[in-house]
Amino acid sequence: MGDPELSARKVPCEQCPLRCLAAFRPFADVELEFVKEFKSGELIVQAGTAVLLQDTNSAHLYTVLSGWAFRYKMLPDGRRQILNFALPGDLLGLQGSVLDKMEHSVEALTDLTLCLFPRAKLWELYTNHPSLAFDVTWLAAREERMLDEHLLNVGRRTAIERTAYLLLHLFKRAEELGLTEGDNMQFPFLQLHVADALGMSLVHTNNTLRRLADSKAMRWGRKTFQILSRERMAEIAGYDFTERIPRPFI
Amino acid sequence: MGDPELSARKVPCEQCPLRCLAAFRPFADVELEFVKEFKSGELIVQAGTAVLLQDTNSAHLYTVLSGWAFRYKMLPDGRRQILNFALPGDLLGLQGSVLDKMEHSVEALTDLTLCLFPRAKLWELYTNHPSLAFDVTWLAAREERMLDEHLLNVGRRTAIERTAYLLLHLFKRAEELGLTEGDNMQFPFLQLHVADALGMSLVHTNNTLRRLADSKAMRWGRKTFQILSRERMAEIAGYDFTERIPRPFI
DNA sequence: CGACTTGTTGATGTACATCAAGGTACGTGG
DNA sequence: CCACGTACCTTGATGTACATCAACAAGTCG
Repeated sequence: MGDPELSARKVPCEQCPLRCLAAFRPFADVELEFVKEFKSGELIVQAGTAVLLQDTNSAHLYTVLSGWAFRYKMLPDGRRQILNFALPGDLLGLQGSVLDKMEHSVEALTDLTLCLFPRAKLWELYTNHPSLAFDVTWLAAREERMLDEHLLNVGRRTAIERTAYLLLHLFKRAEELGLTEGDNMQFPFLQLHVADALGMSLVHTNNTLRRLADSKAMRWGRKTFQILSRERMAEIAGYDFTERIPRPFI
Repeated sequence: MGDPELSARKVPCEQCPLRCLAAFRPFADVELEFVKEFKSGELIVQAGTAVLLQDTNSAHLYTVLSGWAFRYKMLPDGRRQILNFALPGDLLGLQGSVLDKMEHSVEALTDLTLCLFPRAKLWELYTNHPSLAFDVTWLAAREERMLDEHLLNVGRRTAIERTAYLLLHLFKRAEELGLTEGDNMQFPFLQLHVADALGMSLVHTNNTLRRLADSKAMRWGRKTFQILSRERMAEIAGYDFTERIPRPFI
């Protein structure tokens, strides 16, 4: 697990591979100009490395350019709760930039590339580019909505419902970003990650995944994941097959 | 349970009883001016009444002027998860204003007074008052932080830990707003609310509260709550006795 | 090759939910 | 004043969904 590495290389924002995706809103020229100037570099981290640590405050705000990460909190005795997963386009470190301190940690799930934005210039974004400021709020509200859903999941759904819900949710997010191939995808998670996200033990997670596989709703292989029947998954999860919101910002 | 009632009366923002509390940041004159103009009225709702409903989109953004409310989500079969509690100074309906739809509901726990802000003018706030826009983001980040904590609570703590944590958390929030008297406070919750917030059954919540009372950490009476030993509560909860962040906005 | 990581399975224990009944306070109408 | 209903809390009996413990299997990886 190497240390985070600061990259001299910097993908110019005009060529950002994310902006052309349907999930992101188009940028005005002045916005693009500012963001390009706002972005101070890139951070490349290996899978398994900590990006941000509980109780520290970072000088930067990040967006995920490529790869997967997850936010989590730990109790002194080692119990861990994964709060959510970050995919390309997601904001990381907002709490640290807006509040004083971060009260959660972030770890790279795969090799990860982050765009770096100095928090000192965040204020300039708010004063000069209200549309971008609104996007930041939009992202925060969207993340809160996902947290709401996750909390309902952990608090009130049964093990198999939760598991189906989480897997379906992650698959759909990956799909929006073009990270899937039909019903298959590269799956960076270990069963331990699923367990810690759902507030379950590893063993019980294993049993539950097996039950899902037995019911022919999905398949879980080493680092790959396949949905066999979305309907079945959705039915088990109690998933609302609804909206798809367009996405702004990097 | 009456319908929400729109009030002709409108507390002028200069005399807002919240602004003088230590927990809120001071306003510049222009900010005060704008907020006063932004505020379009007040909504008075009785305890037990729904303020916002899942899957609807409201034309307004709200702040709590007085009283308690809670956000929650329900599953089709009636299981309910309380997401968090709103006290004076909290923002409600941001998701509905920024995203398209609300995916949670809000109910008044006590009689409640809300300040109303038309979402149509939110954009004006972002363009003309970046400091206030930043405050909105600040509030969103703070709420996310509380949700993180709540998720850790429900996912990874035991029943007694969760319960102690929630009660201590609520007590401290009330204390910051001057809603307590020493170690006592008026407590608007039923045990059912605690159960639904913690993802536990009513019966088990009752047992757990009894255990907390037996250990002389707190007392729970009809609509009142008393902390007998903060240390004991904090110890059981695994609570971090730390910071207190100053509060901006209304 | 062993050492380690990840997944799998079974045996056992326990923290929780569910079911059922009753208790206390407080209201309402007679 | 009492009889009655309702809302909320309390307690016990029983069941189950989960955690914990322990062992092993199957891939990596040095």
